[in-house]
Amino acid sequence: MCFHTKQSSDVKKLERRFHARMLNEKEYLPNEHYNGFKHPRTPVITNVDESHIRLFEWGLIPSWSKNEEIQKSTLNAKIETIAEVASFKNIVTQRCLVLVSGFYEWQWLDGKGKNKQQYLITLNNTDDFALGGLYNQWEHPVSKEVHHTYTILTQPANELMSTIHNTKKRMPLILNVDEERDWLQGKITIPSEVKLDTKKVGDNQVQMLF
DNA sequence: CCAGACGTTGTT
DNA sequence: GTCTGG
DNA sequence: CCAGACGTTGTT
DNA sequence: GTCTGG
Repeated sequence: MCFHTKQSSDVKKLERRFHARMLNEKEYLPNEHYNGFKHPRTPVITNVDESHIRLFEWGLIPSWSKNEEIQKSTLNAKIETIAEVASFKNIVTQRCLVLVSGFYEWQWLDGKGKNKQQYLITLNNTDDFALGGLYNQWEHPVSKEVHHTYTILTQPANELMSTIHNTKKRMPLILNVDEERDWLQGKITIPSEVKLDTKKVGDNQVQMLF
């Protein structure tokens, strides 16, 4: 799972890193810790326009939804089942990159999750990176307000992430720098295995080495 | 056949 | 809109 | 986590 | 006894 992310880079840094211009940049609110349950608008790049960074709302609302309620449970989508489940099956080609500088997981220190240790996961070779996502446009049936929303895909945790996210053993779809364009263009369905080498950066931060 | 779900795995 | 469980 | 189900066909 | 839905 992946319910908490970090994106603290400024507009210029993101634009340079992803070779794209940010739209509505005045609405961008960098945050050390985005809580998915608050449905923040965060930077994404969609497959229909790789040259722009857009601010989409975290928590995908399918086009047939009557209200926003489903958002609480569409922060993530299991990549193994997106082709079958109602909320995602019709939008599997609407791919996006969710631009983050890290994400948070909580390791259970006992059987019941009474005590938890927070970890910030980052990459060693780049400050900002992309998580694989799907996006959709939804119009509120009454107010006609349009929401652009996204979900972050998850996959089974690798060896490292299994030790951190030691309950559900899932982790987000982490894309290597080389895989970003291919992911958007649908040329890959599952990204390459994230390597297991790690580096500890303090007690509660881990870097994944590509 | 039709009403009701449709999603994920924490409330940090 | 489409699937599913009763 | 725990209460409650644990089965089938056709919609008559 | 074991699965599942809430």
